[in-house]
Amino acid sequence: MKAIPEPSKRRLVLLERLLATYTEKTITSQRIEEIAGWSAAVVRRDVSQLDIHCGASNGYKVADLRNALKSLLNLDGEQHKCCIVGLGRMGQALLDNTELYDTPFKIAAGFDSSVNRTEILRSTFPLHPTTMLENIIKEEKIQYAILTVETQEAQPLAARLASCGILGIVNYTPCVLSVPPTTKVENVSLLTALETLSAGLGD
Amino acid sequence: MKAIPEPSKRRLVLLERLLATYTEKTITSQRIEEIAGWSAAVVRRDVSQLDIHCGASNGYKVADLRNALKSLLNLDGEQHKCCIVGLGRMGQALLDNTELYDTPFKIAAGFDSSVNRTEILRSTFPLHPTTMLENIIKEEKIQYAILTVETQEAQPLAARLASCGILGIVNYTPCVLSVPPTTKVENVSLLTALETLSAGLGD
DNA sequence: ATTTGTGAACAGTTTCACAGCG
DNA sequence: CGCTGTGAAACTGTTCACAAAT
Repeated sequence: MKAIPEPSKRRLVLLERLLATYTEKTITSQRIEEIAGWSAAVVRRDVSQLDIHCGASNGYKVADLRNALKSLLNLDGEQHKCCIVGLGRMGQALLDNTELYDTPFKIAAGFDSSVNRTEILRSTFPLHPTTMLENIIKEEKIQYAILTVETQEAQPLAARLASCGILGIVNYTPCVLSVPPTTKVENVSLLTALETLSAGLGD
Repeated sequence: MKAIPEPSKRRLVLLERLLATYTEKTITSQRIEEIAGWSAAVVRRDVSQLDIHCGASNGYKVADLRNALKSLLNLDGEQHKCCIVGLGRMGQALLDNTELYDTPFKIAAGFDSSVNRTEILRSTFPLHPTTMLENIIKEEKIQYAILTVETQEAQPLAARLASCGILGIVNYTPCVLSVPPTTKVENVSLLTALETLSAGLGD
């Protein structure tokens, strides 16, 4: 089984999201093209790489397809622990955000350099001063970090996160983070997103 | 001058971000490789497509390179007006976010279906009930929308935004939005980002 | 001397068109 | 018989290697 190309995987992530709210029992590549905008040929090539043969003449069985996607995307094993680094307005907005309810991702800790904030804020998981970052991440086996700090703190913290073995960083800052290739970065800052749109990109 | 490939443009957006905080006067393709992780060959090919010849033997002149990037990315003309749709916790966090200060993007309006919220919240730009969406967007010539509503409202609002001519949507919801190809979408939800990282993607 | 810019080779991705399957 | 799955072709993007530039 050959490795799945990167552009395929990005679409498969979105396909999993799409199926999460799809109510019919089956779905055709043509229908996916109408919803998501990728050509039916691309959809069939993407799905065929999952090596499930869960559909012909009636389209794919949604349940089987979604299971195969979850398996490919590592969403069917145990929970993935995450932490929020930076508890300013953006970090606080994510504190009690329900988006991760019923997903394999769980926020297990929050960090901020202001002890004032870590003591005053209330959340369902413990908040710690940033000095504890390395200890807690290793102890709790945290795999992903959500970076919502001020721009000047972003690169130093990214470096610390990478060196304690974090697999991926969701980067809410507009900075380009410099980390070893073992740590993946997903850039989701408002400014970066707007610049991307302004360049005529996005689907 | 041929069209610039999509993967190149995505890197050029990040290169612009990188240069925004770069303090030396010149930068080499080799240095960019060290920081951003793209190969020096890819960097040279990307930059050569800008048709500025702003460097040899000492690397690129940072000022010239950044100006060319801004021009390519449409960041040097007039201001781009944006609106926030959905003033829940995430929308409120973006209300007085300083990230767009000193950029060509300006938030010109906020919308929420709860009149309670649009009347109580304070911000530097006017807040309106969602019923006013189409009117205000046309009146104010708003080009981009930041979508921070509850998941069940996401698709209907995306369709309304697309049909009143919005060029791009920054999608903070985990839904796959179905819009005509004239409206671009940039997906920045926490869940989508975490799934992408879990699939082993990102830089 | 060092680094860009670029043809040419290579690698990856998408599209086409249709055989094969339920 | 409509729809998937897939070779083969077409296209897009990356790497190599070196001539040109300063």
